[in-house]
Amino acid sequence: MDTSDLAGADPEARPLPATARGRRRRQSLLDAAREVFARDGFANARITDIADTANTAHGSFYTYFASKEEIFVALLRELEEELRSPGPRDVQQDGDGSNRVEPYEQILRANRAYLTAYRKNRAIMVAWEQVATLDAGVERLRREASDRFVQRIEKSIRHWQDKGIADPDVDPVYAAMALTGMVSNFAYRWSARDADYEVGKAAEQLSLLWANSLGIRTPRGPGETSISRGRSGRQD
Amino acid sequence: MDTSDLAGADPEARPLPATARGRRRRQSLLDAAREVFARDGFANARITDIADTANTAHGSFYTYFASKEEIFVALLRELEEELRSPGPRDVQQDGDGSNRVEPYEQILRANRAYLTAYRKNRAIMVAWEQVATLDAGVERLRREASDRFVQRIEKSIRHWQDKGIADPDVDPVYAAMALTGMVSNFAYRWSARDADYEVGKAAEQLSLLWANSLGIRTPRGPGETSISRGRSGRQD
Amino acid sequence: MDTSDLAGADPEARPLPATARGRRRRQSLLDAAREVFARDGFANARITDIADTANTAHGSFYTYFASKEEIFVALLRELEEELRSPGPRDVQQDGDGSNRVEPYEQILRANRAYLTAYRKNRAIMVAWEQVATLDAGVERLRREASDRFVQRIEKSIRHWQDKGIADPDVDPVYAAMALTGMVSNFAYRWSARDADYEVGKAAEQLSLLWANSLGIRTPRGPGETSISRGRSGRQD
Amino acid sequence: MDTSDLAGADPEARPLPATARGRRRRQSLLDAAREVFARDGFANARITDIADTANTAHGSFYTYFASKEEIFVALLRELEEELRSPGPRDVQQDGDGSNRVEPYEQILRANRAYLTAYRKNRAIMVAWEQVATLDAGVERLRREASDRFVQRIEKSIRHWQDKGIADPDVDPVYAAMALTGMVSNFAYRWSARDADYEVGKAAEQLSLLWANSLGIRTPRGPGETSISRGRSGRQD
DNA sequence: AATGAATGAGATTTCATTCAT
DNA sequence: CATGAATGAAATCTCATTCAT
Repeated sequence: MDTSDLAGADPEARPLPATARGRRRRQSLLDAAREVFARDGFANARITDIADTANTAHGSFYTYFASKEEIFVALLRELEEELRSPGPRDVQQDGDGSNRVEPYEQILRANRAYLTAYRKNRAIMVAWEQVATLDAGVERLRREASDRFVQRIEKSIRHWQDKGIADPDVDPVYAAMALTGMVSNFAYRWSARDADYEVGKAAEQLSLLWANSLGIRTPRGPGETSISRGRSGRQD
Repeated sequence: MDTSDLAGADPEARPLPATARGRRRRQSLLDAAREVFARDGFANARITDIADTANTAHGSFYTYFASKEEIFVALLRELEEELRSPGPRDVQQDGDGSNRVEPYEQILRANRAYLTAYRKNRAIMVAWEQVATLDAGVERLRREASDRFVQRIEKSIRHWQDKGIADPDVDPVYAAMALTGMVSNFAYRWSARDADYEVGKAAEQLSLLWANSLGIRTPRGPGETSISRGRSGRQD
Repeated sequence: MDTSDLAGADPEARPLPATARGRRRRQSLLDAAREVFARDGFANARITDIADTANTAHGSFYTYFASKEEIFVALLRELEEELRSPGPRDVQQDGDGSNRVEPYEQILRANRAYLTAYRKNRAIMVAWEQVATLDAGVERLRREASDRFVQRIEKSIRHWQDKGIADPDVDPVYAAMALTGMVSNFAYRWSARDADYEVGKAAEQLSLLWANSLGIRTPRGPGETSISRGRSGRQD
Repeated sequence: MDTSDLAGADPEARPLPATARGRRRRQSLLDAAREVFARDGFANARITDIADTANTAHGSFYTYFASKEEIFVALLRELEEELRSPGPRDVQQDGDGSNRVEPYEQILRANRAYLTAYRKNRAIMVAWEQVATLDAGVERLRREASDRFVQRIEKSIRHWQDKGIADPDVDPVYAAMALTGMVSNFAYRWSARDADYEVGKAAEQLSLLWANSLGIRTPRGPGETSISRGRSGRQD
């Protein structure tokens, strides 16, 4: 079986079941799949287990999904909302400065949201990475999700550069990919090891690195002692 | 088959073959494995193919390796030199300032070396990621390699902070993981897409981000206009 | 699985097993297949049964054959000698009349040989008809075998017409197909029903019809009373 | 599933649906079955496809037919009129010679009718051959149809022999089977290959062979040059 | 009746690993 | 040791038929 590109074929081509019972059954298979994939990973998940977990004859699986890949993609689509990389979508156009969200604040929120979402679905996210190495369709899905995110960040960086609050030496394309990768890889590695996962601290540190790397001002108390300023000779 | 921890068992336990012929055959299997893993990925590689590629009977494979995982690990060990995360190993303790390498320069060299090495072995590196999700031993190997690297970076950061040339607000542990992850993820994603891979530019940009994020001075022409300095109102 | 054209792909591409043991095993699988196909027909034959009959692990089947179709084709090739439609291959060029075989005699021999061979392998022959409706490759095999035979007959008919001993109104192409079909269909239908199969009588009658249809002289005792001559009023 | 004798069980046992709607639905299933069997052959036809083609729920199929075999048999019965082997049913008892149809003419008409009917339903006819090898009931149906035909021909041959216009050496039983087989096999093989199908010429040639084989006079112009006569040196 | 979902027996196929020669 | 055949545990997938709604 060549499963290298099933995921991309006709996304959403398969119509939902006609009856409520069918839709319920489909849903229970999806729920079961989420559980099994999270527990066993994609490669070790067996269709039989998914069907069993859904209390379904294993033939019924094929009423709704053609393959393990297909249900996995369906699962990812179901997760789309959560998975949709939560970029700084709340960037506000400043006109008056009153209501304006500081860039650092935007970054922090986005990173915190991302880490939180990743953490919540960590098992599936890890499986996603895994499947992306096996199935071209899933890889494409991942790349597309990633690209959308990267482009949003890229646009933000340009915006900040135009406003003179980000280092103009930074190439927005490279930076967007590097910084989003920094966060997602961090999330991945922290998930992989069962290390303590202190979202707040992680989000803060990642955001600090992110902001610093772009030369964006980070909040520090008055009389701040940041090297980045300190080293620049200044000092009040 | 439970392959979850074969790789780690008895690292290096198996002695090299006694005869020259045996060593040659073992080597040809390793070469074949490198080719097959690179072409097919780990999951799709078949021992049959490796043996065939090495012009060896299938049964002979087991004379030298106990499993697909074992030969993969052997392959990784073989690659150790190249794979050894090329961190700033040439960090020099400065005493006199004459011979001293600037931190940014160290970072740049390390990143360029890493990207180059990754690129050269990209297929195996991707397979490594893949296997790490399947086999605990390989995962451990990866984590250990990664940890060694991370610790080296962590130490460097502390060193720079102690010398007052890096932002003290940055947590070295988080930063080391985030920044190494940034680079390796960047390398991974650029490998995944067949995009042009301009190592020089990538290394520069990554190093710029890296240095900025730590508040380390980056080389710019005199009268430099960098926001990061500009914004600090300064200047020497 | 689309099995519609496996048989034709690379005839004889698969090399024979390297060892004597392997060749023995392959042969025992072929023998088992012959038995199973004969007993159950192609559609109902299971690979498991073939392997069991050959006292082999059922996975071993796949060491030698990729599918049920492939072993069937191998079986047909093995039967080629017997199956090779035994046309009037012993047609002798007459020079002196002494040694010459009468056309009717040639026809009779050929038909008797064909009926005998068909009867001996009747179960496989019936399976062949069956598979030919399912698999394009087998159908091609059958058509080719048939065509070779038809062409030989066609040539004979032309030869007889040229010598003035066969009805010139008969179209050799149509006649060759019709008459070979008459014999093979007769054989098939007699095999299908478990009717008594008196080869001698059948061969005689078929040959009589065959010869008559071409206007070829058939042997009858002196003072013969055959209508066919009688009606013609004659005779020398 | 043992399908070996479903077809023959209770022929016509199942009454037609009581309501007009039911009869319509049954008919649409039959039409769909004809299409699907013709396209996919019996073995590859799926009940699902038949139901889909008839725009019917799968479950409804079983309201009207118990199995694939049953609908196939029903289809054959529906075709009975066309399929009814179009023998020389218009054989006329000659008393006066006025209205009489020449034997050759009868044969020609029958063959032309048969070839035409076969051609029109060739796909189903081929499927019939296929199913006959799989299902005893269908095989019986086929044999019965065939037998009826053969017996009619046998009777004709005896009749002609009695009247002295057919070769008495020919055994009517063998000849009837051989000659009907000749025609049906010819039809089958011409259908299998997509060769040009010139019904007129084929019917003529088959009839010529048929008549010749029985020693029946074929129409030729006066001063005819046919070998069959020519060679007899004759004539009255 | 009609619908379409549910069922599960059954067949194929893969391939890592073992073993006889 | 080399060889390549043997093994069989798994896993997937099909689809005729049954059943709940």
